Amino acid sequence: MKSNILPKALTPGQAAARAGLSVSALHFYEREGLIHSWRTPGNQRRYDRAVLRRLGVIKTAQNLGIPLAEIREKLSALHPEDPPNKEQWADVASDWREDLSERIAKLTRLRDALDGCIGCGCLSVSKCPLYNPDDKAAQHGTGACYVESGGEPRDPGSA
Amino acid sequence: MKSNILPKALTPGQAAARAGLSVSALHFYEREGLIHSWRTPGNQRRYDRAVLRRLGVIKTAQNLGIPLAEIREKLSALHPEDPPNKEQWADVASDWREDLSERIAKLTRLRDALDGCIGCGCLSVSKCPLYNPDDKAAQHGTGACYVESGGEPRDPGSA
DNA sequence: ATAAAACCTCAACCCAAGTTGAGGTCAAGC
DNA sequence: GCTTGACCTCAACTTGGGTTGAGGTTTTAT
Repeated sequence: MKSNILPKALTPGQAAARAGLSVSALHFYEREGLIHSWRTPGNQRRYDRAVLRRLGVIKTAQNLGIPLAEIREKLSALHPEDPPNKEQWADVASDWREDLSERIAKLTRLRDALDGCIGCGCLSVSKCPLYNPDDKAAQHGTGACYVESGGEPRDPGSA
Repeated sequence: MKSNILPKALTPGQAAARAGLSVSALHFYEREGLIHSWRTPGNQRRYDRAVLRRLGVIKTAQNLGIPLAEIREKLSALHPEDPPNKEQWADVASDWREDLSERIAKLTRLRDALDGCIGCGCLSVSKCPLYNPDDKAAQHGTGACYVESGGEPRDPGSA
C-alpha cells in the first residue's frame, strides 16, 4: 500500500485485488475484449478506476451463469473507457433485469416443484413433476420440460 | 417406434429420446457414475425406466448450474436401480431446495440492485451497488460482494 | 546501487461436460 | 441372407474460462 488517497490509475495488482480477481483473469478479460487498459512508458498496464465497475458487473453476471461472450456483448454498448452515460447504462441494466427475472422465475418454478415432491410423497409416477418425463415427455421428446416452460427444445442431435 | 405399451427396459436410443439427451451423454453419465445400466446377451445397454427420473433430476439440477460431481453425490444417496424411498428422495429434494432458495435470493438481490440503478441514475459512484466496489470493496479486498452477502471471500492467490 | 516485488509475453496446461469419429458388432425387416 | 440402423469401445477433439510457468523487464524500497 503506497498511500490512502484514491489513485487515478490502478496497477494490475491493485485492480485485481479490489475486484477480487486474479491478475491472470484481468489479462484474460482484456484479451477477450471485456475490459481495457493503457500502458505506462515501461509497458505496464494501467486501469482506469471505472474498470472496477466493469469487473463488478462481469463477476456478478458470471455468477449468474451468463457466459463471457454475452457479457461482452452487453458491455460493448458502454464505451470502453469513458464513464457510461445514464441511458447506456440503463439499457444494459434493464436488459439484464429481464434476464434475471426469467432466471428467477425458472428457479422458483423448480423450487415449487421440488416442494411438491417433498411434501406429498409423489414418487407415485403420476404426480411428481420430476418423475413425469416418464409419462409425458415421450409425447414431444424432451424431458423435464415442465421447468423450461417456454425455452427452446434444443434438439441434441440424435432423434 | 415398435409398440405403444410401456416397455420394461429402455434401449439407449429410447432413453435418450425420452430424457431429451444424446446417447453419448448417457454413456458419459454412466462412466461418471450418475446412472446405471445392464447389458443384453449381445452387450447392448438396457435402462430401467427409473433412469428417466434420474435423468430428469440430473438435467434439472444442471440447469441450475450444479456441477455433475455434486449431482452425483446427492444422487448417490439413492439406490442406483431401486426406486428411491420417500425419505431418501425427500432428503435430496430438500437439500436442493435450500440451494435453490439461496440462488433465488441472490438473483433477486441483484435484480433489485439493478432496478435501483435504472431508476435513480446512480452512476454517481456513491449509491449504485454495482458501482460500489470502487468505494467499499477496497476495505476487505473482494469486489462485488454486496451480492454475495455471506459467500466466502475466495482469495484468488495474488495478495 | 541494488535487491525484491510486481510486471511483461507467450505457450502450455487444466477442468468440466460432453461430442465426434474410426472401426467393429448386433438386430430387424424384406 | 443381406442390408440398414442402432449399438459397441476407445481415443481424440471441442469450448469456456481461466491458471501456470519460463524467461525477461520495470518499479520500488532501502
